[in-house]
Amino acid sequence: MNEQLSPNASERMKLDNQICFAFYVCSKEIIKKYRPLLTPLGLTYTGYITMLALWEEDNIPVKTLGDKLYLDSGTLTPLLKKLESQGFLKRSRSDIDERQVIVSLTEEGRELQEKAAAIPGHLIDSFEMDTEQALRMIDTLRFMMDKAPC
Amino acid sequence: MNEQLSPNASERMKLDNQICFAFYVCSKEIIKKYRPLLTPLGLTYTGYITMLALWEEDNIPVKTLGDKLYLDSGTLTPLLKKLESQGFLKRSRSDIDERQVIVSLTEEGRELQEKAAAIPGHLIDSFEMDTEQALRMIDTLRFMMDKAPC
DNA sequence: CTCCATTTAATTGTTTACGATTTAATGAAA
DNA sequence: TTTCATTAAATCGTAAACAATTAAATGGAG
Repeated sequence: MNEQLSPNASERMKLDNQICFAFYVCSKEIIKKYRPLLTPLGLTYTGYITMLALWEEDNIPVKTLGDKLYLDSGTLTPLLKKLESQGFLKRSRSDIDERQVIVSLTEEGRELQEKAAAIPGHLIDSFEMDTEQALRMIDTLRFMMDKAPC
Repeated sequence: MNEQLSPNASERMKLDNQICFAFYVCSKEIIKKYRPLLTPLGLTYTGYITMLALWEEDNIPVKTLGDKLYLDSGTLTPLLKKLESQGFLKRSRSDIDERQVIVSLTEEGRELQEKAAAIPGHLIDSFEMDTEQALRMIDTLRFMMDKAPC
């Protein structure tokens, strides 16, 4: 039995597990560091990245936003409703294509960007990572994100 | 205003955001790749890493397990109850210290390890990453995990 | 024009995760 | 020995996230 497995298959599996687990933990721990900075603004981490995306580009359909954030409507719809109830954005059916719901910032949502800019979230510092290291890390991460089935 | 921010503070913040978001996405996408392999075994990803930890070391209190997995009792208790109901493990109060609940594998739980060994989860392959690259990645990730406030 | 496949959001149900609190047990200090 | 701080697990409430399904709108093939 197990003859069909290549000799270092179990070794690679161990690597897989380690990499996956390490990603999983790092992701959670980083988000945990953001939390105390975001809560005063009334944002969760998911709300924060949603606002980041909107500050970059406004008046986009839910689908486009989901593609940017790697999230589907099942996650976005309730989140956007909440952000809307907080007054940060507006959801409105597109006139051109009534299947689409267009997300646009309110004045309050735009103002939030300035407050968010003050978030001293220097993760790289807190992880004692130098910029060089951080840049290389991002390269590898982006590479992996591209390979992911989006 | 913003005079108190160092000149490249906003640049670092951008890096922070990118790194954090990339971790968040990669973690989710990797776990998504595991899902179809784990579901047939009756495991979720969190259940899987729990079993991985137990296959390494058995008969440990919930707290110790939580330290290894970076999870607290709020997450572990319901998960362990489910794994227990599936027959993979047993939960029992320690005789020495009755605050502790000891988690131990059942025969079925041990048998599951063999089935799990057949999981062809070669993430590294699917991400077209060479072993060298993977090892360097793990080093950086471990470094970050150590810095995390566990 | 009609029919049908596709697309977009929304909805439903389940799992995950954390913070905060609660309860019980332990151990140390007075 | 009594009291109190600490620790362990459980519980509660809330937010996240995905899979699967549904409903409505669109656009293309015939």
